[in-house]
Amino acid sequence: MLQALEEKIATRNLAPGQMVTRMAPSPTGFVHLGSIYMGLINTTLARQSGGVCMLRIEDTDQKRQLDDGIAQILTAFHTLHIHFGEGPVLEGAEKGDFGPYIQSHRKDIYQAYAKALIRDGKAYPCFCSSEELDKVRDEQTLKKERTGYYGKYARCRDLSDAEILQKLQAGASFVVRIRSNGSHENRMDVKDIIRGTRSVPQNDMDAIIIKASDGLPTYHFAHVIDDHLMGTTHVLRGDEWFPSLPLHMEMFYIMGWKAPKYAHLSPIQKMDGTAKRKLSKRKDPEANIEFFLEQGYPVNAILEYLLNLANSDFEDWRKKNPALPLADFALDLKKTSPSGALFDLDKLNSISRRIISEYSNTEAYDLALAWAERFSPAFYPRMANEASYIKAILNIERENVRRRKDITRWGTLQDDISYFFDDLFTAPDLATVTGKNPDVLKAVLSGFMGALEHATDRDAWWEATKAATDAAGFCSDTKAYKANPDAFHGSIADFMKIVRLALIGREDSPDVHEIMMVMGLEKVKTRLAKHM
RNA sequence: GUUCCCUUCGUCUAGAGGCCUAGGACACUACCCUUUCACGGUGGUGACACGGGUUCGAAUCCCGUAGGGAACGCCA
Repeated sequence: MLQALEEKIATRNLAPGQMVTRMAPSPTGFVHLGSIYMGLINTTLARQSGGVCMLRIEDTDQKRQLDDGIAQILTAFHTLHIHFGEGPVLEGAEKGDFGPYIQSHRKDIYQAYAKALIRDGKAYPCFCSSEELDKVRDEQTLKKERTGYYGKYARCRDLSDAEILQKLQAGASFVVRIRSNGSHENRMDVKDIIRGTRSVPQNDMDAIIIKASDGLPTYHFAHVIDDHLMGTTHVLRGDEWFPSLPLHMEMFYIMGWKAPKYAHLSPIQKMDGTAKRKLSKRKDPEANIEFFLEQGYPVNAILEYLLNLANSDFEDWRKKNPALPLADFALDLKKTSPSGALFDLDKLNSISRRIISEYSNTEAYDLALAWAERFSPAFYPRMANEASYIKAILNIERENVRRRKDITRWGTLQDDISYFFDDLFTAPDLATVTGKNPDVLKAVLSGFMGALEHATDRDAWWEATKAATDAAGFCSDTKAYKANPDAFHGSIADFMKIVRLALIGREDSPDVHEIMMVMGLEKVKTRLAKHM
């Protein structure tokens, strides 16, 4: 069996430079922003090199599994437009010739290798209980020694065959440990694509490779077996694995296999008080990719932000190539920083605003509708039933040369445009809000109302509105106003602010003429009349 | 305790001994444009963690120190 598996690797038939990468999440909960980041990088690099990226489910810790863990992973990556060439596609089905891609389905493979290692004296059964190991660890800590199973602490390492047989016959439970030949006194070089060549002490830990509790492998063993049998050329993983590199190198050596190339990426961090720390699955809602989807950030905004974290020259590229798809950006691990980046919501917001501003009217509507369908039961019926009205609203100043950038995410859209709907609109008390004399307010609104008869011709309307401005004692010429502000009730800007308040209840908005055209003159007149 | 990694504006970073009186982006800010806001334009504030060396010359190389992070699990 083993030989057939090993011979199969050659069928990948890789051309020089083609990368086989893998994304290897554990189905233990929601999908983390960091997983999306890793997935993006792994799939991008594979695609760019003409290789393939696999999805491998690392479910060797049966205690922490979630029933729908795999489904969550598949859904999240699919939603984020991250696609794998091999791996599980549905519960029970998978694509690719190097599977199974779910580690719990590979138990026989790991056990077969473990047996071969024991037979060759490269691994051995260890009968130490967790309690005994804990005790040893406490002792080591007390004596300020390195903790772990090495040297004289590796008590089962040199058990005789007779002793082993005796314990086995007594029904003792055991784990399988790899027999390390390294010494902590000797140093070795390890290579990392991002960090370069580093000198570290050799591994001397007799790490567990097969657990007693369920017969499944530990991460270390599964990594070595799977990445060899699946033909992985590049292992890109979190930098928490960097310290395990000597162990992994030694395990590849013991197996007689060539190790893949490694790159260790720093995790995305956040500020907690004055300290930086990793985004935490438990403490930080924004660690969950769903959080961003629910907030209504477009998928492309999330991906662009992540790409920017991976290679900060991404934004230069984007500036030069505003219309190219993300996939055209040439990602380069050599440009990835070894230090961990702080998550920056301001930056995400800025990217998201730009991306939303670049959508065509239809795209914007479709995306907003899809968001509402999933996340806003209250807003969705309106989005669906009043499609043409909402499209018109979204289209205001959209196809201008200078596009509006006032929508940051779909989550705030309903509030952004609420004044277009009578049931969501509350008329303010103008006198209170503006502090102006009621007679002045009346003059403003009736003047504005009068100009409305030219509303279908934008230029004529604006001329009439300027005339109304002057008639109401405001000043339509900004320069003249600035030269002598005391001579007027205010400038045309102040005049229009009063109009805006009456019309939409806010001082700020897109172009008033466009709003009126979308809203319809009936509604405009009704709203103005309320204040007169 | 042992071992490893990291350290340039508030944030992400450019920077491979002279091109650096340190560049860009986000944020902040001033002015301009403008019927408001947003956009856009032009500026501004703002950083090489510290100390020693090497060198004619150091953000860049070396050595220390400090700060932050990680690993040392029958978790990944």
